[in-house]
Amino acid sequence: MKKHKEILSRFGINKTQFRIDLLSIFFDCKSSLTTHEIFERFNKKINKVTIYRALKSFEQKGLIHQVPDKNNLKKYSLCNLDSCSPDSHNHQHGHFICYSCDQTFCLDDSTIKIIKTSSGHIVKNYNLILEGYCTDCNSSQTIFQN
Amino acid sequence: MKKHKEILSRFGINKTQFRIDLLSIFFDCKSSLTTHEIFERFNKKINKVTIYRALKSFEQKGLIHQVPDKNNLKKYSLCNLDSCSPDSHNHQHGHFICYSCDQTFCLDDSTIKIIKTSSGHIVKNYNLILEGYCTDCNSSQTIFQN
DNA sequence: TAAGAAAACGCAAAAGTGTTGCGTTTATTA
DNA sequence: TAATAAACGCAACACTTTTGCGTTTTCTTA
Repeated sequence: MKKHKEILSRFGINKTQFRIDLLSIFFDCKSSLTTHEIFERFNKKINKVTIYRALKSFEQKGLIHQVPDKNNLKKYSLCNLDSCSPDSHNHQHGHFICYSCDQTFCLDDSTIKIIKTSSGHIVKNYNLILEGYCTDCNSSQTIFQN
Repeated sequence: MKKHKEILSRFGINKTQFRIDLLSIFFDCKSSLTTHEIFERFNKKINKVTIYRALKSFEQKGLIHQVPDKNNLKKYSLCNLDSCSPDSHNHQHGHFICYSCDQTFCLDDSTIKIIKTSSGHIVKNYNLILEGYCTDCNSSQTIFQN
């Protein structure tokens, strides 16, 4: 896809077939992926080392970022490509992980508001993981208030 | 210490010397611990497998819980012993990871307020990871507002 | 408090995740 | 299109975590 090639160029990454496909997978999934999941999506036809190196490269160039995972695996999400670059990552969104179907959903900025931390720490970045039951697995609405 | 033995009993864990000492370490620790850090605190005199099994047991019984770590290692913190049990963990608080010293701090409920999710998902637990510079590494105050 | 049952332990081995070195292939550039 | 740089595959390695098994310790209860 032409769009993906342009993005790779813009972020200074060589346009190999694998990296075009990898970016495409991130666009399709719109959430986070483990190296294992990526390996599976390529039907194990690609070397794992290649995946690890591509992910490291994508991350350094500001295309994807790591997301903490429940099982402590390396997991990556597509960045907001307008606000991330090799110089700085800026992520202001959360993820929702379903207990039942294990899917990960992206939550856009407006769903979450973090009012303040009074801890005295200097916050440079944040990452929010919500866990529970997704809309499909439990079709009711909730307002979560702390 | 008598208090620690009582807690182990209450959570249905056998009171071996190692597990008493391990619980004691968690009480002493301000933030969270990796298996490696625990191994070090026992001067490498205890088998690593024993540590892994004790942590798994403590977690299942509701005594400790996993916290996210920058380097994707398993890291554990003491639970709020009044709200966690073998049946359910209730962690609605954030973690702060320091860029400088790599420590993970638990932020209690009052420091963070999540106003709402309008996503339609049912939120059972949440995990908020804040990244930046901790009080010790950069001794100034901050209010973080989104 | 002694005996049987259950849990915890140590050791060795293995599984899983991620990294490094190196020679080859592919893409970029000029 | 030739030289340079980046990406790739393979093999080996490092590290964290898990599993199997026989032994030791703790718990239960009679």
